[in-house]
Amino acid sequence: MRKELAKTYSPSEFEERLYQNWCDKGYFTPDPKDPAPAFSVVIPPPNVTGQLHMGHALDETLQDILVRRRRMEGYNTLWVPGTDHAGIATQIKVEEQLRTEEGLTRYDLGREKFLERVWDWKHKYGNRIISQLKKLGASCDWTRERFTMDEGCSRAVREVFVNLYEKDLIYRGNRIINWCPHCITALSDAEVEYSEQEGSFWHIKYPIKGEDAYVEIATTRPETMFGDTAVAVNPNDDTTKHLIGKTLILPLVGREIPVIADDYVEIGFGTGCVKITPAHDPNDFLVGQRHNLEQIKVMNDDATMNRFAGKYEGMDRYECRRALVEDLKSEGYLLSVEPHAHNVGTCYRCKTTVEPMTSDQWFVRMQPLAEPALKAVYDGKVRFEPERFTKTYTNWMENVHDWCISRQLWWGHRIPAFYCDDCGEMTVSKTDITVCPKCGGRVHQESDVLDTWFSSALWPFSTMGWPDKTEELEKYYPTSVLVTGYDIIFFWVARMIFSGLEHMGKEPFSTVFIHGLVRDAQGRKMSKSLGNGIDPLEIIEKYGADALRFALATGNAPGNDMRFSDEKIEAARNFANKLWNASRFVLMNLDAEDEETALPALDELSVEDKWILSRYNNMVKNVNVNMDKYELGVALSDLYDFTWDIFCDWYIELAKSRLFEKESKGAAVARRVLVYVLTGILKLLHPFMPFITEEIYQSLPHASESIVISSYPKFDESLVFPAEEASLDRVIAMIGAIRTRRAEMNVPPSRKAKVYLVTKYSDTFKGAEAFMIRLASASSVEIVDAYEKDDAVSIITEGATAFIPMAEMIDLDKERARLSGELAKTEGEIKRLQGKLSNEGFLAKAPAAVVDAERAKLEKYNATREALLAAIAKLS
RNA sequence: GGAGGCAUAGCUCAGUUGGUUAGAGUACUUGCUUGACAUGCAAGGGGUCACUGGUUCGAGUCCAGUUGUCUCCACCA
Repeated sequence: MRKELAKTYSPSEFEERLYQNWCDKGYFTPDPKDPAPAFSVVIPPPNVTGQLHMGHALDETLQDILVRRRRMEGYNTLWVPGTDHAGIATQIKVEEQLRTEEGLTRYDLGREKFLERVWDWKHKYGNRIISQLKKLGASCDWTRERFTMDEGCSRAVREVFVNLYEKDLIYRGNRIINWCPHCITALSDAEVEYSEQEGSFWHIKYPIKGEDAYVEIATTRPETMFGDTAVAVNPNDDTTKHLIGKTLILPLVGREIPVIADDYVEIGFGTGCVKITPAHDPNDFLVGQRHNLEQIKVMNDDATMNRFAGKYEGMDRYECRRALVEDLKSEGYLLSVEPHAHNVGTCYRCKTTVEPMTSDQWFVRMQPLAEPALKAVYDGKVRFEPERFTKTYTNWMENVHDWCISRQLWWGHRIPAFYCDDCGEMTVSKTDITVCPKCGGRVHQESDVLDTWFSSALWPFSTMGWPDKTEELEKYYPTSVLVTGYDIIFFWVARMIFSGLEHMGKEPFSTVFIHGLVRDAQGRKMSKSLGNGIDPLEIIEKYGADALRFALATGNAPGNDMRFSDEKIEAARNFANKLWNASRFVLMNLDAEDEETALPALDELSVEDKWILSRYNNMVKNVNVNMDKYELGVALSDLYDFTWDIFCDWYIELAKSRLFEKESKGAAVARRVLVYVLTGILKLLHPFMPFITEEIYQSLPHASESIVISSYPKFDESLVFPAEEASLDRVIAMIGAIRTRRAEMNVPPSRKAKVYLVTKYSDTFKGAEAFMIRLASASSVEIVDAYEKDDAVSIITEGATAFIPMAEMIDLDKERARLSGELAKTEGEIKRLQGKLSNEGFLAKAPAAVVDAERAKLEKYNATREALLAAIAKLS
């Protein structure tokens, strides 16, 4: 017995049940031994303690669309899910909780106890985002779910670390890095966000030793003065040349510093004299190296001043700045202050202003890794979609600096370096060691952990069991496509590419499909602080996951940001409802014994059947072409238009004429065509809207156990019927014209009218009486050779004229005016086309098909013109 | 300073290698309890495709420039 669909579309009644069933049946769990070609994707792992937001929803929806289509096409399809330990973000959260609930810091607990708490947290909240992904319908293989800090991924991290270290691609060194005084850790360049802030330029006197003169120095960060170890001038600057070699006295501090020459200083900019603070500025650091200057670090890890700041020791950097400026002023060293807007680096996690400072950290030597990573992209081995993001990647990779990978956190992969307490020897090892291999002394492990992105860089192969040689790696690496937002090209995509090349010898994916950001209805970025985030789960609850997915997949071009609005989600839900009801209609008309899913024989098909099959097949072709090009939005809009405007608005309406003769042969044929086309629609729509399509599929006669593993529609040329298509299009044009005319004349639909048709396509219209009666409010349709009386409205389309006697409603003058208007328009078109067709350049250079099309058009307009002239003549 | 995006209907956006009279959703106007759907049906109004120039038989689409706007990267103290 066929299952009835509920009267109204209520997704919450079936989404969960269907998802559970898909998982139970193992549809998402592929067998690597299956010889079908592989299609594999790894999820950009969301933060383990995070919650699903619209960005995820978009990202997962796009992946699921690609994955589900390939699965239906018969690929051996794997989508690896998992989560990221998100070092800083997670640690901050747990510390926050610790502080608010227990008034403790992580130091109170100690490393081990604190990590236990983080794991507790992970176990408590780590599943939240996973279950949210399931609600969205993501067809991930949950049996292969991974976590960046699970045993396997951690092993991969260590393997990679040691390999790189042994190749001298990882080194430890004292370099200038970005320091977050709030998170108390080093950051990589990529983790610093710049934001413009209002600041000041302080102009300070630096007295010249032994002279009654001074040098004017401008700075935006006066508190770094305590770390100045030189003042630099450009050697070719005549105005400052005389200062080179002289000694200056740091105001208030009294320390002596030299004036050095370095062409880093720009001639003509400012005073031409630059204070050099090697320990607190990246450029100064380089100058310092060139001149062998001392590095004086003046701050502690929390950005309070240290002993080098003298009496300011212990003050916060900004407190010190205020006090110092006051003192400089009162001592007469402050020349002037001017307001100055400048870009300040901030921590991407906590937004605290970062402090550039020298520090002992671990780095990845980037240049040797960047070269092959660039080559892979230049050679097209890795392709960005849309193409323009290639440049984002190459620009960054071409200018990349060494990557600071050590973090002074506790939550993360602890760096596998061991220091001997006795001889000081450092040993980097894949396995933990307790004694020094050199002297046998006791060792202790490096306390720093690795940048979170170090482990996510390995995701495409660490999740597949590397460094072991697994059958997953064999089958599914490299992955097919990576789907992610443009905002993490540097953080993640770039690093995966060089990591894959370095450790696997192969790029991790061939295509990077980039999408934009989901913004709010006003176009603002969704953010916690603005409170304008839209919770995808609320949307799912209210409208269903399918509507959410539809709204996210439609109406925007790849790589562009999109706005999310009520309007959009409602439109999506309405479409789902439309599909639901169209399906209900089909189901209502089916008999219990209708189980056939194939089409009837071609000679049983009516004109409208052939018409819809033609249209359907052309749509299938377009959808496939666009899906292949990652134009998912275009593909979906083709589907939308076909479903609503062609299938529902026309074919179903046309089919009613036969369907309502329930026992007729024609009804049986119509039912099967309806089932065939509807099933095709459902399959094509399934990657976008998995739930509703499955629910309906299960109610219809169906060939496969589930739509998830049913076959994806392919273009079938044998089901394209151009003649029937053209024929029914003429009928549709006439129905449309009659409707328009009646609406203009305010004739209510209830008032049926006789229609007399004069047409050279009498065969076409002979079979169409029923359609016109049903859809154009005709009471009868008669095909006549001519209609002589002048009591009728004439409705002219290409190839046919309809006369509808409605004497009392016709104002002859208005009718004449209307027809003349149409005539003018038609003649305008004719003139335009004639012009084009008499243009020799056009005839000579345009493709023949285009010229022919224009000619055919002209012919049609000419025919229409004749008919209009005849109608006007009759009225006068 | 460098790179890129965007500019099309009141609003939000599509428009795929240049080729019908430039589309959709939404809003608006009018009429409809039409044997699936008012989350609907039918009809309609609404656009100088930012501006200027160029290439071409033909430009919303390609090129150059201008203006506006957003983003990313770098960063001069």
